[in-house]
Amino acid sequence: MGKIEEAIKQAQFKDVYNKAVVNLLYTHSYLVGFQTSVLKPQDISPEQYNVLRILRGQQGKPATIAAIQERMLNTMSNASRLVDKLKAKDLVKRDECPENRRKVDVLITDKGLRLLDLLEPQIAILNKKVIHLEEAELDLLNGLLDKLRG
Amino acid sequence: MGKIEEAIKQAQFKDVYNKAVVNLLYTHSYLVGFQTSVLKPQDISPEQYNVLRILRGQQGKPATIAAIQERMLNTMSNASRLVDKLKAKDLVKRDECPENRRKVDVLITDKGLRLLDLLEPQIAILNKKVIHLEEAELDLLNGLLDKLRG
DNA sequence: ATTCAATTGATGTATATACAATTATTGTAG
DNA sequence: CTACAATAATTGTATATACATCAATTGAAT
Repeated sequence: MGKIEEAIKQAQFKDVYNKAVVNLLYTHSYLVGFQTSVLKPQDISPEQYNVLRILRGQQGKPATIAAIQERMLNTMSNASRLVDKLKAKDLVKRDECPENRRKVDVLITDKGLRLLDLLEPQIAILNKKVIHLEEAELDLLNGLLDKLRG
Repeated sequence: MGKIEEAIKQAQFKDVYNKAVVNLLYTHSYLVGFQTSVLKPQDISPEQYNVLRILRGQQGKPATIAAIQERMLNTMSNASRLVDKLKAKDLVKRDECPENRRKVDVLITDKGLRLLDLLEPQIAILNKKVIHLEEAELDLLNGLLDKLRG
């Protein structure tokens, strides 16, 4: 695949900022495509997978919709409907919060935990296969991305 | 904002590959959010903006739907419907290709070119504001992303 | 020349995003 | 206590993605 200029057949960019943005968008699409190839056979989307991991990170404590939203990768999205979809598959359960009836308590189920146990090794293997960087380079990339956002 | 661990309130990652994927997805969302803030007042989406830039890159030569698709950042998407939306706004025109009636010739209009002239300086200013990296770091980032995809 | 395959684009469906608007509940000020 | 504001989640709408399928046109083989 190589350089971004070849990948999207664009001769040049206005400036290096623009090039970096395009490169990031393109790489994002590259990675999401691979992730989806693992998740789709289990009928789960990347976003649903993300929500499941957030819920497991709660270690048994329930999370409200707002708490899930806050931790999601896509900032202003719609955790409510994602939780709906996951509940329909028995991967999470959702109960009215007793001390505040505006809130809902969302918990991952055993079935949800088992699905994560199945998926995560597959994702890990795939990541190593399609990310052609060594650990030191990944550390560097992570540092640059953190700094980019300021 | 700082480190990705704080941004999404996750203590640690399984491995550095996983962390890099999450960091990329999160940074993607960060950047697209800002781009949208410039594009939305002109009633145009990031994807439509991308198609307009591809068409301008043709320098007067028409592009088929397949050619647009090939250059798009989101690989297997739907250029056909995006062109529809742009045509409804008179930003592109679409004609049946005379020598092969399966194909369509898509061209950017003067109105489309003027919109790009309006938007691009705004995007450039915004990019410099929200991307907290210097040019050397951006070169490094671009190199890492290119290498990541192999 | 006719048939069958390949190409090109359009369309249908499910999912998700980005907002705005709405509903229900809780908190607070007068 | 009542009215109003703030909070939490749901719902509605427009847009886009990811596929799969379909229709039309063209190319190729017999």
